[in-house]
Amino acid sequence: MNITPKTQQAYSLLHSGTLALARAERQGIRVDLEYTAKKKIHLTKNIERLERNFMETKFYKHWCHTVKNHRPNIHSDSQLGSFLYGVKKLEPTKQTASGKGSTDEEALTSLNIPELNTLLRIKKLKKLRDTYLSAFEREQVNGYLHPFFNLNIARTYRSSSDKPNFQNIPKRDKESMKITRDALFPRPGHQLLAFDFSGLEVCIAATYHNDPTMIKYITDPTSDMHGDMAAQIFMIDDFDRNREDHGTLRQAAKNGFVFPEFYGDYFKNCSDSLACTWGELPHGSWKAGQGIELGDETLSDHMRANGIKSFDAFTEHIKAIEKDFWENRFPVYAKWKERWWKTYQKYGYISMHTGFTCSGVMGKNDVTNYPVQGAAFHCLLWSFIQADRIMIRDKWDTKIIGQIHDEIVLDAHPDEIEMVCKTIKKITCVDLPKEWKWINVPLNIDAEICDVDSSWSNKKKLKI
DNA sequence: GGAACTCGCCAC
DNA sequence: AAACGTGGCGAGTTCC
Repeated sequence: MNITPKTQQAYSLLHSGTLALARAERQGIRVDLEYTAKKKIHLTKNIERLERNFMETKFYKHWCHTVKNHRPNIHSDSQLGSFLYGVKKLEPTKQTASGKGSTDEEALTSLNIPELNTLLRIKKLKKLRDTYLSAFEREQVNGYLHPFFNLNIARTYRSSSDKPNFQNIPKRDKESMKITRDALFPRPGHQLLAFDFSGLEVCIAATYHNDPTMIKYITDPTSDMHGDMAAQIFMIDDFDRNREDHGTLRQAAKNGFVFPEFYGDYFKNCSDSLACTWGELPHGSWKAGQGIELGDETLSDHMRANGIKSFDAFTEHIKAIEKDFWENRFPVYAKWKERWWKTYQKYGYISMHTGFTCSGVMGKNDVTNYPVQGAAFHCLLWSFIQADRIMIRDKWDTKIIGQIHDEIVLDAHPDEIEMVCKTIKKITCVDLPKEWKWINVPLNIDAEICDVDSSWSNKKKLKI
């Protein structure tokens, strides 16, 4: 696989992008070293306590007696795997890529062994301490982190980030988010401020395939693609995304079906993720009172009442929905996928809207994913460059400090917030589509802001 | 003693 | 017919 900037614009985007990103790298983000030191001690105490508890269990003693060729190590997944699936002869619910029994969170949880929950808790706390807080301490210079943003790594010509990676700091899990983001601050007297494109990859995909149903979903603010899919998947007539339980199902539909399908996944994986991970329902037959809460019933009650009484029946249901999804809901999108695969097979390359050419050995999914992922990031990068230029020209006290694929992060002066919002909004929603005529759908951004002098964990929605 | 590999998990 | 895209990074393990 090989992508080259084919046009002058493509080259200059990377050239200017590198310079703008370098300014953000030099600016950096403040890190609270007193906090990281204290929190690491706190985490270590908890980890050690859990380890002591675990090592007193019969489960662990059995492990120690049966481990071969190694010193017993509770942090070794390969020892754990041999013990569970080799010694105790448990049936793995999941395999790794190389065919061994999996020891990831889902696999361990499904075994219903209380000791394993302790182990999972230890793993989580160690990850927070060793991957995030320790890295912040290691990489800081005079109390500031300077994460790198690379444009020469990702095969799609997206960016990557390292030392430390600024693009994978926990967000979804509340506890992990708080522990890690409480270490990160703006300069004294400033506020962290971020803007992200809403549904950018979906919008950019639409600029390639022009599926009318998708364009309607993007253009009509009263429509809701993920809500519609949730209603279909979970068979709900009166779907209301503002109801808390329906909101959860909408999240499930979005992350367990819609996005995986767009990336090229298929119904078997989707039904597994929807039922087990999102719905908390088991393989096999479904009994009353199982799964996540849904008003005054549970998901299994609700699905059983609608004739879906087992995991296998649910999989068949998802299979039918997948067929409907591509054949009836988004047929133009589906045809585009086929057409692009044919084009690649015939000519050996495909072109991105942003002037890059992808060639070399690619799979079917790559051919449709790369141009979308790449061009979506290029929208952010172009906006980043313009914002950087204006920031310098107008001598902003506010500084750009980083970027997360479809999001730009700033360290802002309180007096400049309104002006910065206006500027970013104009660049992203007006200037960008004017510059790149192939953007034939409206783009929107959302903003989040933290209070003055407070950490990245307390961000709130900001109306712009 | 370090390179390369596997596995797991964080982000979009 | 086949079957999830892009990254970074830590820990354990294996190989040289």
